[in-house]
Amino acid sequence: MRRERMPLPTARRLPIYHRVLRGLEWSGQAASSRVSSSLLAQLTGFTAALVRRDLAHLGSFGTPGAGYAVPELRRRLQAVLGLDRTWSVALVGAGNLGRALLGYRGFAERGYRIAGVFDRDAASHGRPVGELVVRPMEDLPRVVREQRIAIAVLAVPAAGAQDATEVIVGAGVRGILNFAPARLRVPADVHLVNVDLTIEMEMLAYLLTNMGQSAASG
Amino acid sequence: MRRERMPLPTARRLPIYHRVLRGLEWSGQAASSRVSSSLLAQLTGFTAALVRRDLAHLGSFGTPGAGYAVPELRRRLQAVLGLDRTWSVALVGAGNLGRALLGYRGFAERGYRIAGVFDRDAASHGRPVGELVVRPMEDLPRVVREQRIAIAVLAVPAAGAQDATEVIVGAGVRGILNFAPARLRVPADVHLVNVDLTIEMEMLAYLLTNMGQSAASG
DNA sequence: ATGTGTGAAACTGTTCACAGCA
DNA sequence: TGCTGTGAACAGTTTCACACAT
Repeated sequence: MRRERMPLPTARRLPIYHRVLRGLEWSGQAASSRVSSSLLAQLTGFTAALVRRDLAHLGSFGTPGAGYAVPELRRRLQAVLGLDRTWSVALVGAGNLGRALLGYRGFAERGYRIAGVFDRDAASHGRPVGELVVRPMEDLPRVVREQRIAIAVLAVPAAGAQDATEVIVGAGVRGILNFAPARLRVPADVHLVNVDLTIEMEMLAYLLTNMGQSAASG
Repeated sequence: MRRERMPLPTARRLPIYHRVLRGLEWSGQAASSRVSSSLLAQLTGFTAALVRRDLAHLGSFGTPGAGYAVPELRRRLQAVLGLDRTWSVALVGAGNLGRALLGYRGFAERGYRIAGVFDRDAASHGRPVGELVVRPMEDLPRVVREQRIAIAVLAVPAAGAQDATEVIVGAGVRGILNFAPARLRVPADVHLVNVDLTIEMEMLAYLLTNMGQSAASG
């Protein structure tokens, strides 16, 4: 079993394998109790060698000549990805994007429970969003403590993003999913994942402007 | 001036430099008419050497001893990123996420004009969203032609994503920004950028579960 | 003195190719 | 035979370090 640190690109692909395996299991007759690296390659768009290399990081699960056992592999991925627990999430920013994220089914389905919605703007306080109510930023530290919130989803305008980050980090949250188009400064022990819609869009415009052939990205 | 193809990671960073430079220009007194690679490094979170390597791909813009001229560099980035033209965009999927994207100011500010909203669901047809009205997928090819749409933003559930893609590609659109949690198959001449919210969230959960120290990603 | 541009080295991730197991 | 797991080759990026321009 691998004990070296897994490459980050590999970690990014694990959720994709997991999704594909769920699909196989769901549509799963007897025929799909095992998968080969080449079938996984076909379903994900990666190469077979890469699939084997990635899965080898999880330990030896494949049987030579037969492939990987679907349920076993899926369970292992689920465990590694922390998908068997429920994560409590704070949503910071109750604007357009924030409210859309709150309603996004994909999160709930994967065990992410939005346990509090916060906004700086006093006009929004008390307004109902989904089953929750928008609260002032000042309440965040207490709610984080009470609800054991581990992840914050940041969906505020760029101008207020760093301020909000200070509050989030100050409250002890160590994982931030940032949708604000801004480069945030966080301490080394805080994990930051940026999802920058404008960058992705500009990347696409760049590809269309400068590149004839495609080069899949993301 | 560089004539080799620019590395994709470099291309992803260009919008970030552009944003930082805009900030400098905006808050810009005389003092900020030039930037050094080390200041840009500080503002972006990259290393100074990387900044110089990236900017060298745009041609020789820096003056040794003095740094880079902010307005000149910003204009060059704007041109390379195709930001001085307006891009017409089709929004496919008028659900929660789609409507939030329609209202997202970041897109409009950067010259992305949503020229049509489409959805498979007949119940949504004719409903107003922003200044537009939801149309059936069948109208997409005609609107793409009439409005010279180059980019499609795909915000439909995973189950319908491939079908929608066929329509989009069939209509001649060669750039897709995909928000559906699905691996799309597209011809080689179509540029696909995936923004998968569930993958980013699971990535964060993985980092929190398995990694003590942070390693900035995105 | 300061800071760019860039060869060369270091590093990281992917692909190749095949030994070995079922 | 079919397919995994992996050493070795390869490819692509980033960092180092410094010659050189201002």
